[in-house]
Amino acid sequence: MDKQGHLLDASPRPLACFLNDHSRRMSADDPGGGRGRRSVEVDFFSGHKTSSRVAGSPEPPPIKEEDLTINMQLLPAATQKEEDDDDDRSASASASGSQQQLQAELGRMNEENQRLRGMLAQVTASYQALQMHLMALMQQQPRKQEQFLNATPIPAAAEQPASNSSTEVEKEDSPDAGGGGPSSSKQALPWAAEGRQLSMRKARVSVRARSEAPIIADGCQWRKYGQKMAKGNPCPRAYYRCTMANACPVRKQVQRCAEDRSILITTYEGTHNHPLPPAAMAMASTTSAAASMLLSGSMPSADNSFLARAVLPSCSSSSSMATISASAPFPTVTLDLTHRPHMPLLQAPPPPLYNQSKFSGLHMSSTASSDATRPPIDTVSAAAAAITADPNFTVALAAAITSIIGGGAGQQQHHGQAAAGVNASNNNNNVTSSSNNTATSNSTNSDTQ
DNA sequence: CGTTTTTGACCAGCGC
DNA sequence: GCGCTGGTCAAAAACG
Repeated sequence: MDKQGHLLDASPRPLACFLNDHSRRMSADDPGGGRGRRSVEVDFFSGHKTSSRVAGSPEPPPIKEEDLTINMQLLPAATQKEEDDDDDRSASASASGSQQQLQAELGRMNEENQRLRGMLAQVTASYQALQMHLMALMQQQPRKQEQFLNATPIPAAAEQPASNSSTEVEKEDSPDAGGGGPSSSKQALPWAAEGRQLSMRKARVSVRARSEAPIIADGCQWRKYGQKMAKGNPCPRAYYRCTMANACPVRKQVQRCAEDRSILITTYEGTHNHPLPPAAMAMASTTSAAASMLLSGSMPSADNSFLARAVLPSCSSSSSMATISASAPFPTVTLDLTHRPHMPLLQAPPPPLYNQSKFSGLHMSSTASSDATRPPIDTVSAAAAAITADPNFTVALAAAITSIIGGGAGQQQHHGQAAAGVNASNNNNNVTSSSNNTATSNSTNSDTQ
């Protein structure tokens, strides 16, 4: 336990914040109950919901980050107490021996703490360098993006995000500014400031996942602002807006598939303008990666296997799909998570997940071991994939962490740079390409757009 | 009482 | 121009 606190103390602050925030946000992400939005409380580490628990998962007492920290801080005091007990019942020789042992233990832990901090700093630095590199690459590719979208057989592809610079911004803005009237998000739209963000605003990432829950828990906080009956689908389409920041432009649409109502189609649009909790960052990173690749044209239209490997690395040879659509008005990436013949990790979360120290250690070591053989997005994407593949976020998180354990290099964004918080897939997504619109996968979402 | 959801109305874009 | 559809707004209702 002390080690848990010990390691957690060395972990980056966002993680700690997330531990506190996540359960709240997770519950808030469940509009399904409508008023019951706060009914689902999820414990991040124990991997079970307080209201409903995944069958077969162990049920350790919830571990709170504060507890861990406090325990860590109290460690010397506890040590002192043990010393007192020893004094009461034994000779000073044994007490001093015990004290020395404890001090040695403490020293070891401090040493490890320092080492982990060093690793964290190193990982953070390399991550930032990678992110900068990615940004630079993306900025260098507007032309390729144009070519990519023009190469698609969809006539509407002429509206490439690359070419929508400021004029597109205004065009995109106008509905918000004009039509509805006093929209809260129309002034100083953060995404309009930057071409890339604009692209992310224009790009959409649609996620198809089997879920009985009315919404996918993606780590962000959403507020429902509308619901419509969409043509060709008896199920209503719900509109959500990110409420984690005042003017966050990210929106999402949630609708059940007309053909198979067990499939939930979530379409994200926009870029968060605020820091995200790790879970949301993981998912946002996945969407961001998908959208970026679509918009940057970093992959040939005929071969989306790159997307498969980069966005859905753990599933590049399986049966799910990522459908690329450049159809008007928004290029859309559809991640189809509905094909998952087996989800062993989700069915049987590994016991180590519930070991806080192991989690932290893995978290750290995995990030520290972010060797060049794996892009940082791998683990994030794998995590997002697992997370979004299953409505039970915590169980899916187990799979995500397991993927980290499995050797993925974990990197997490510390700013809400990623595209719309999104989710991705399961453990066996694969990616296929399609240049048609997403009608096959989300016909009710982008069919008439 | 503050926040969120519901729901009817409004607006813009598009096709005919 | 008209109708259809998608997207958004905002007042009312519901909830905690």
